[in-house]
Amino acid sequence: MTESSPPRGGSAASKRKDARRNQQTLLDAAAAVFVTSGVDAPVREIAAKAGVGLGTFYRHFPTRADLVIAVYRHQVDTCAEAGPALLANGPTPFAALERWVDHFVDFLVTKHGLAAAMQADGSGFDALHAYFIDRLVPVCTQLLDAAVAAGEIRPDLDAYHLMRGIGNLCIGTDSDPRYDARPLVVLLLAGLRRPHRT
Amino acid sequence: MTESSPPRGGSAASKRKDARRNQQTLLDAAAAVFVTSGVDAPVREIAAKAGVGLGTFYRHFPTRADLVIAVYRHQVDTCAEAGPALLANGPTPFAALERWVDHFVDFLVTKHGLAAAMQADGSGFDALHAYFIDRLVPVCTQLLDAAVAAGEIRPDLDAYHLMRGIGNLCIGTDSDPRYDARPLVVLLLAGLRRPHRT
DNA sequence: TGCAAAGCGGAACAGCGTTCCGTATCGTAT
DNA sequence: ATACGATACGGAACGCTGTTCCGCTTTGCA
Repeated sequence: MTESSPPRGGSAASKRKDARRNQQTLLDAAAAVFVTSGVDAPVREIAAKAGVGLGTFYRHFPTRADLVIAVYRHQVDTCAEAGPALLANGPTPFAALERWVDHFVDFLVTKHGLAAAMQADGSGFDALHAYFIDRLVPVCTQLLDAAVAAGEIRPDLDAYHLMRGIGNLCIGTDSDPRYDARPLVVLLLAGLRRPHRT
Repeated sequence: MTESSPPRGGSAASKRKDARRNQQTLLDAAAAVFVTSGVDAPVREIAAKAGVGLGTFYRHFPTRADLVIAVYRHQVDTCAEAGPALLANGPTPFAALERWVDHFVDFLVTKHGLAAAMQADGSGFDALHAYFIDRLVPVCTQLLDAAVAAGEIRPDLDAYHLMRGIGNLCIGTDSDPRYDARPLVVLLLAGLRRPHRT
């Protein structure tokens, strides 16, 4: 799982100048549109905002998921890298896990429709799901294992299910103002705690 | 029999014979298609299976949500009615809540895509979401209150959030075989438990 | 400057939910 | 039995998606 699947072969400078420029324009436009219209924004809207045609869009990002991944790759990587750091600095592994999960929820909740898109079936977003899982499950596993080793939580749950559950809980936070995923995520983690030893 | 003055009052038998027949055919076809293709099955597929045109479909069910509600109304009502019964027969309110939630999860998990459709935004499924909430939140509130009164759980969470969280956790159970929502739901409820008093 | 090769734009295709209206059927009054 | 108005039907058509395809333009090198 070293390399997932970048849109094009070499990422750096193996293309024509205008091609690279358009790709960047597209990324910027997508980032802007995602904020206002969510990640489900029509491809045409993004292409229009970038001032390019549909052909250009699809050449750079064969599937919508590739675009979303490209837009958020940096933030996902940052989130992944925060795991070990929190583990090193946190008072306890469980506290580190709590904070890391909080970061993750923050990320999901601020990206309209991202959580939903990640779990959506057959919408061509499978690659997005896979990317998140590949990148974050190992980190989550590390945090979970440490907390288990410290005797803070039960070993019942694997990282995949935890990530998946958190992601699911974050669905719809943007469309329904009265729904707040955070308390539920807290509860989920609380349910994981090992009953205090006697 | 006993229906001789149609122009008045009743909602049921005031239509033409073929209309009622087609409505039932549509319901049967939908129920069958939902099992195989999920609740997101194309309207055309359902209409074709029922052997009727699209116009007929939309006259009977102005929106897709109306169809889904009509198909599952009975089961939702059954679920709602099970609440008080479980509360009366269960050893403790929390046990009743657990069982009731289990029934609810069973229901959601066996209907492909139902959980996802319920939370889907702007897909015309809002009415579906509203129906579930209207029907089940009161029951859940009753169970929750009883458990709180019995000192079994913390009063942190309102029924809407719990229902919503459970519904969200059930999303994607059908499309991903390795994902199982049940343990997560159990964990969520476990997180609700009041720490044992001294 | 010339000229492949690489890239671009947008028309076109397929599939969706939904609307609309000419036509067929039903129920009844004659 | 027939005629006729109300009711319901079927499916073409519209608008919106994602995606593909191909004639034309731009680029970068000789």
